[in-house]
Amino acid sequence: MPELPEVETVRRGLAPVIEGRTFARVVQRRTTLRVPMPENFVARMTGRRVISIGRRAKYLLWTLDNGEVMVVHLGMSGRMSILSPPDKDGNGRHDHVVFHMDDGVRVVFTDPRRFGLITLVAENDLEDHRLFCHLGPEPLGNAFDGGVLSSVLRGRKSPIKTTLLDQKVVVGLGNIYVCEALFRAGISPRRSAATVAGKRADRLVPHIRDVLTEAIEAGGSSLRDYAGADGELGYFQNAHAVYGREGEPCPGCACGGGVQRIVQSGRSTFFCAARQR
DNA sequence: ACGAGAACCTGTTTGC
DNA sequence: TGCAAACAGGTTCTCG
Repeated sequence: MPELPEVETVRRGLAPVIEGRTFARVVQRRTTLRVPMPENFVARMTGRRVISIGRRAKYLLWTLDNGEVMVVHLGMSGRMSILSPPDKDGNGRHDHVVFHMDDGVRVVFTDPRRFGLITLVAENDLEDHRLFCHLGPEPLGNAFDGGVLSSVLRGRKSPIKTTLLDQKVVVGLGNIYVCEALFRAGISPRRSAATVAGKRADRLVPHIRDVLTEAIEAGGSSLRDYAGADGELGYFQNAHAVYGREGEPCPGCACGGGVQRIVQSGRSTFFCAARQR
């Protein structure tokens, strides 16, 4: 479910409410998500204060006052939501962890498919941790530009669509925003990655930045179960030019063929064959 | 070393 | 109506 804009939206919803608060009680209902939960998770969390909530790639990073970081990934169907008093109880079938803060605020981690994960990592070991050591640059950071992208794309024979989904190339993009960025850049998802290196990469980078930035401003894309931490739905799905729009006319293009859906590496790709070359 | 495909899960939609 | 297949925002492992 969540790509960078959705995770960032969750982070922005959580941070002002949670930063500075202490875990008064933690209720853990599952020992395993995508990977096993940390040993003694409840004991290690209880009494800790949250210094800050950050993000790297699609991971939420809760920095704690003991030098550890709670790492959260939402997988395909995960949510982290703040329950306000009259709200639901956090006892749903897929509510795996409930965090009770010292001011009465409750945060629930819900994930029907359990592709998400929660783990604890020492802050100093974060960069070298197996989850992080292979990650590419942040697409909205200074370390990402056409030259950097080109250097990774050169020598890659696979289609640009699947290459951009590889978090070693650049982080944060998922199926929606790859399709949207390639559409905006007029680049065919089937084109081999190596042929995008150079001028096409220079053209693509600003579109990646723009589509992610616009999506964050819109609170992300709410298709099925995604919502921000406050339960608000994003509305960027209304701005999707191609994703999920098979058969619809391609916006701003009189090609007549409309948006096509193909499958690449087992996942749907949406694009306009006339505009994207 | 690289890339395609499978696997991990549950829920919802689609098609016969 | 009913059941089976297809599909879903991600990551990681295996195999060729």
